[in-house]
Amino acid sequence: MVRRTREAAATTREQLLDAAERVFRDRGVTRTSLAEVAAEAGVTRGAVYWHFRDKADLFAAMCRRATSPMDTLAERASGVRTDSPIATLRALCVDALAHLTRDPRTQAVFEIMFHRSELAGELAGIAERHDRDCRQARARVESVIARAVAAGELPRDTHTALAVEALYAYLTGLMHGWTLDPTSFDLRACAPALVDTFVAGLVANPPRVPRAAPAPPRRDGWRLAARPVAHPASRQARVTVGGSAAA
Amino acid sequence: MVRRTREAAATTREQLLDAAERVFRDRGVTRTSLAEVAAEAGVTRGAVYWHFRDKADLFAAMCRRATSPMDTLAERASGVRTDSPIATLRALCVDALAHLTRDPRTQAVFEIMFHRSELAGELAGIAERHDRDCRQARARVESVIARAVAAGELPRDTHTALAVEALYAYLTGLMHGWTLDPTSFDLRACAPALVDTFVAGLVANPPRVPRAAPAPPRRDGWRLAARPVAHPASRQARVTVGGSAAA
DNA sequence: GAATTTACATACATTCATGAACGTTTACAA
DNA sequence: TTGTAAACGTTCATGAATGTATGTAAATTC
Repeated sequence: MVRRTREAAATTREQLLDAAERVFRDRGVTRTSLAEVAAEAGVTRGAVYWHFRDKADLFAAMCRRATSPMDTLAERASGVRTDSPIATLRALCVDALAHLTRDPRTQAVFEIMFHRSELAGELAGIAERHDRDCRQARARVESVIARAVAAGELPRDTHTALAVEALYAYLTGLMHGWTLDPTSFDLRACAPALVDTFVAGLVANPPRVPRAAPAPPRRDGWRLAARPVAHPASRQARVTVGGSAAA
Repeated sequence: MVRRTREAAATTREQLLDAAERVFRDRGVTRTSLAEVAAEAGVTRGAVYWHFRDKADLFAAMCRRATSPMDTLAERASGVRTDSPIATLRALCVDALAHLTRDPRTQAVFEIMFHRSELAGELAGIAERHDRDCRQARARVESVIARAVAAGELPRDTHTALAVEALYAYLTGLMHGWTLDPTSFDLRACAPALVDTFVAGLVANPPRVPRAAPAPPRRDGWRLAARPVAHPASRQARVTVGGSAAA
């Protein structure tokens, strides 16, 4: 084959991404050569180098194609206006987990991202970009949590940034473990119950912002003299959450 | 240098493991050659091949050295007898997170395991072994949760196996995210609050075992005719948790 | 319909990691 | 004290992956 039509070229590109998903999952990203990806797609390395600059570019394109539906989920959830933001949050989490269990492409790429790739060297730049996407998604979820606080579904002193970090870690951990071994537990069936357990924890006892921050400093500091204050600055820094401070 | 004393050889071995931690973290496991590890340790590849069969063997030894303290934590927690297993569980989780924030070796190796290694090819066998260790740790934690149920701290119909999976995912997710960027939030200071939130969820609304299992099957199945039952067997399998079924 | 560009295939030069072989010196056992 | 084996260092052959350079026939463009 030589010069093919525009649509045929687009098809070739998709087939290369499909092939990358299969080969990366089977052999790991770093271990697989572009020749293997090309062979799996039924073309030669020339086609790969035509559509993608190098392996990192191919990897990034593969990740984008698979993760965009998840990002859309968070985007929509942060947009809806409802009287129960907690219900929105719950639905978002359940939908995200359900989507993973239903879409084999998402499964493959998440398995690759979690267990079959190293965020170093060539992929370091990709990791930074992906990190920004994750921060954006977390910011969107935090807005939902903030609305839950405003609606009285969560306590006023809820540390929204930390709560997002916790929720994000929980979902990440579930996906991490399940992609490693989908037979370890039935994620599709258990997703609602798993999410409900965590949401119950958020409602019952969420992480709180430190008392000292909102109130004006008292002259007669509460139990201030009871313990030695070695490093007040570092102690203050300990309870801050990097980047997005709670409003 | 040539033939050295026994202790000197042991020192060389430790230095190789130390070097592996640094180089693997900086460049990723697959991308680093054993020559780089040797150079970082101040020896040649000959020394590496003397102490370890190949890169996978070196990687396994590095992981074992770093993860054994964590395993010991779970082992001890499953051994203690107290009137509040929930308190034991909480302490175990907080200790595990705190240990990660305090020990730089644990930090490095967990960062490598989470973000700088691919579980494929040469490391596939290592992954299987590591997977068994994790299952054992989870079984130990499940015994603690089962005692919490027996002590009345958790509902009788708590799905202990799923609860362990959830807790394990939460901790894994926290470590996964924090090792990727330790400045994203202050894990050391927030660990108690983060654990308390999840434990509160476990106490308030843990995952439950399906009603049908303990009770005898009803003739007039509840809403059974309301929806078509396509694959009753697979539906049953959906709510089971692989391997360790709840007692 | 000629010119140009596209969408690949093929060939090549370079680099680099691996594992094994081989050498060497010294700690240690007898 | 002498032989043996431990604890490395050094060398080599092999293979494989990368990026680039070049070839080429068909699809577009004008």
